[in-house]
Amino acid sequence: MLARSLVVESMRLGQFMSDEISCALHPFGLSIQQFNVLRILRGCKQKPASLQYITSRMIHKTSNTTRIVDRLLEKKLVERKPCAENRRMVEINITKGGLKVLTTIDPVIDKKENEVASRLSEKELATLLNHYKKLFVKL
Amino acid sequence: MLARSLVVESMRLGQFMSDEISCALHPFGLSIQQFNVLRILRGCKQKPASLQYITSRMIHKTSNTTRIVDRLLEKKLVERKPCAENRRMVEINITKGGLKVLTTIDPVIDKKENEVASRLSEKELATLLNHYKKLFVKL
DNA sequence: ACGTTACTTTTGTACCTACAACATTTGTAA
DNA sequence: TTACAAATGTTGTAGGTACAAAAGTAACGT
Repeated sequence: MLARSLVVESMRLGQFMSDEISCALHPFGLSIQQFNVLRILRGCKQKPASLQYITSRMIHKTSNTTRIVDRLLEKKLVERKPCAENRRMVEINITKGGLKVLTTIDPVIDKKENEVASRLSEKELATLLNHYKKLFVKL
Repeated sequence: MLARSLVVESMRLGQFMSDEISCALHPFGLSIQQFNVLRILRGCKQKPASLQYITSRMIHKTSNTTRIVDRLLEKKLVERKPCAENRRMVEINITKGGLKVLTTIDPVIDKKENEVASRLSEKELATLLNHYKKLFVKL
C-alpha cells in the first residue's frame, strides 16, 4: 500500500538524514539541535534573538529552546541577557567562540550534505523538493 | 543550495509525518513507537518475537526496545517470558487486549495515511519512493 | 573442562521531545 | 485604577534516542 509506504519511508528518510548529520557533528560535541540554534544565531548578524524567534526557526517546534540554550551557555558558545525594552524577553547572541566553532564545522557538514545529495541528479532533486512542498500542506 | 534543502526538508517531512501519526495516536494513549512495536508483534502471527527482532524492524534502530516493551507490559498489551531454548532471549507476544486496541486504531491511521498521500498522484508517489530508495544507499 | 569470544538483553546517563503548569511582565478594557 | 487576558520564558514530568557498559548465556577451539 503506497500511502503507508509514503509515511513510513518519509520517517525513515528523515531519520537517516538526522543520523548522517548527528554523526558528522559528534566529534565536535554538539547535538544537531544545538548546532541548529548556533546557525540560526549566526544568521542574525549581531542582532540578538529571542527564544521565541529561535523556536520558530527550528525543525521541532515543540522543542524546549530554553534548555538547549542552557547547554550552549555552559559551553560559552552563546550569551543570554535580559531585554531592557521588554523584560519578559531574553536576548541571545552567539559568542566569538561560537562563531569559531561554526567555522570549523561548516565544511564538514557541507561535504556530508553534498555527498547525500549527489545520489540524485539536479532534476531529480528539484522534483523531490517540489513533491515535498505539496505534502506539507496543512489539513 | 539544493543539497542543504534536501537534508533539511527531508528532516522536516519526517517530522511532519511523525507528528501526524503521533497526533492520531494520542487519544489512545500510545506513542508512535509503542504502536509500531504492537504492529510488528501482530505481524508475527502468534509466533513470539525476540527483542532483537523487534528492534531490527523499528525506524529508530538505536531505540531502547526493552523500555518500550516495559510500557506496553504495564498496559497489558503484550506479554514477556523467558525463552526456553535460549535463555538469553525473551519471547514477546501481543495479548488479546493488544490486538483489540490495534483493531480500534487501524482505521484511524489508515485514514490519516491516505489523507496525506492523496496530495500526490499515484505516479508522483511512485517517483518519490523511487528517489527515496536512491538516497538510502549507505556510504 | 577451560578460556575466550560472541550473542542477547538490561541498565545507566545525557540529551531531546511533547505537553502542561507556572511566574512574570505587558497590554487592554471596564 | 483594577481586573483580566495575552505574551514570553521557565520548570516539571513522562517517554524516546543515542551511546556505552554490564550481566548472563551460548558456542567453540584447544
